[in-house]
Amino acid sequence: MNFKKVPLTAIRRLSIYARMLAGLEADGKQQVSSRDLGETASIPSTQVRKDLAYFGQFGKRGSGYSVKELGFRLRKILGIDRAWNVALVGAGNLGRALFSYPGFSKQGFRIVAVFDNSPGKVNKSWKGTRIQSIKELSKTVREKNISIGIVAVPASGAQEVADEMCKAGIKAVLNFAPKRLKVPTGCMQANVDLAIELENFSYYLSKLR
Amino acid sequence: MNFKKVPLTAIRRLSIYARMLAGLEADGKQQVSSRDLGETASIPSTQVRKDLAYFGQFGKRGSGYSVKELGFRLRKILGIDRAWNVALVGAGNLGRALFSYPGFSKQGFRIVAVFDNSPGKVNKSWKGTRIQSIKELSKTVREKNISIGIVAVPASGAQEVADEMCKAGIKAVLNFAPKRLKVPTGCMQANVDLAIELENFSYYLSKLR
DNA sequence: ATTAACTTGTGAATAATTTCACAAAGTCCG
DNA sequence: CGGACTTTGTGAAATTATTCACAAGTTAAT
Repeated sequence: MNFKKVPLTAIRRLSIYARMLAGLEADGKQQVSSRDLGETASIPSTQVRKDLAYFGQFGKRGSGYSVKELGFRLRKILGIDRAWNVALVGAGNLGRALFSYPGFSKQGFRIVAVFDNSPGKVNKSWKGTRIQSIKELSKTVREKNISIGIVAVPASGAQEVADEMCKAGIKAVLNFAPKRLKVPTGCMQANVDLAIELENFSYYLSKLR
Repeated sequence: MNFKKVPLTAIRRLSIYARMLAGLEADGKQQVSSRDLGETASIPSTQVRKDLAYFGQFGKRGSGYSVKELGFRLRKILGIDRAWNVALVGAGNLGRALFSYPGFSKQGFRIVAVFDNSPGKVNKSWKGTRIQSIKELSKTVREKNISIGIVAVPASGAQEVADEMCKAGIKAVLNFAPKRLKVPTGCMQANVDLAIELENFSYYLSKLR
């Protein structure tokens, strides 16, 4: 086992492997090689093995990895062998989509509270979850033991929401607003900027001609 | 100027700078330094300058960059100085959110066609855009000169949709399904896997205690 | 039992990316 | 004008990440 610092990119790939293993397990597959595991995502087998080696020796020479065993270990490493409570702020179109996105609950992320500050939305319900005023955020975070927050409000309000979240004790903020946020140390941040992917495309597309 | 291959990560940062410059321009700022540009995104000033140096010398020693000029150049480099027509496949919650996401149109990405295969959705309209059957994809891509496709269908149908898109002549596929796709060479692919960011969080959160 | 074919795990080599360090140029102010 | 201060652009160094190469364990077939 390798005790060096684990690259951030390796963690992301671990998620990919875990996803794939879940599929293989559903298909009833018993064994899988590092080659198979990397193939569909175009990750070289040696990269797969390196990534896994940061955490232990899970394979068996000659036959590969046990789908069940490796899946279990990866879920454990990634911390998705348990449920995480998530607060969603922003009950617009994007919030709605995230709320009903099946991929979250499938990995154990439960959106247990939804907030908005528009009077027209507060106290409405989504599938039994009442939309709360942002004023209630702090109390609810404590009561429901929420550790992750999702910011799905327009850029103009995003920083304010993030401030509230961190103050309330949320430890990780996933931000969908096209704006970088400042969060205090001790609070993690990740940004999903949907337009950036498209801009990447346009960069390469422009070069084609 | 540096003629080495431009790192993919540099292109992504260019988008961040461009976004920031648009904000500064709106605020009426005239000049900006590499330090200012990097600061809010925690990018070292030297990284900012390196990134820009791949494409030319845009600054002036002592005073920095002209907000207007650099913004213009970056938009040109990124290919967002023009409009791009985009096809969206999948008229569910996620599709709906992407369709009305203001960040796309703001950067010149216009969703000019929406497709779904559910009979209950086809021929309905979203703000004047008729939801079409997937069978019409190929024809519409040609007619409307569409070069980018967004896959917002469940994982089970994603590969099929991507195949159709590439066959129809779409050059870049943005995939939101939690599944890696195979696309032919000559077609670009990017994946936005919303759950991966959360899994990243849970990895670090699990280590906190 | 022997051989050929696989497959893992890992140190070493390579490649890619970021950061450092600093010369050169521009600004500001008395 | 002169000197202190900024700021860019860029080789060189350092760091980080990926790929190679291969020993060693495993499987399967004859």
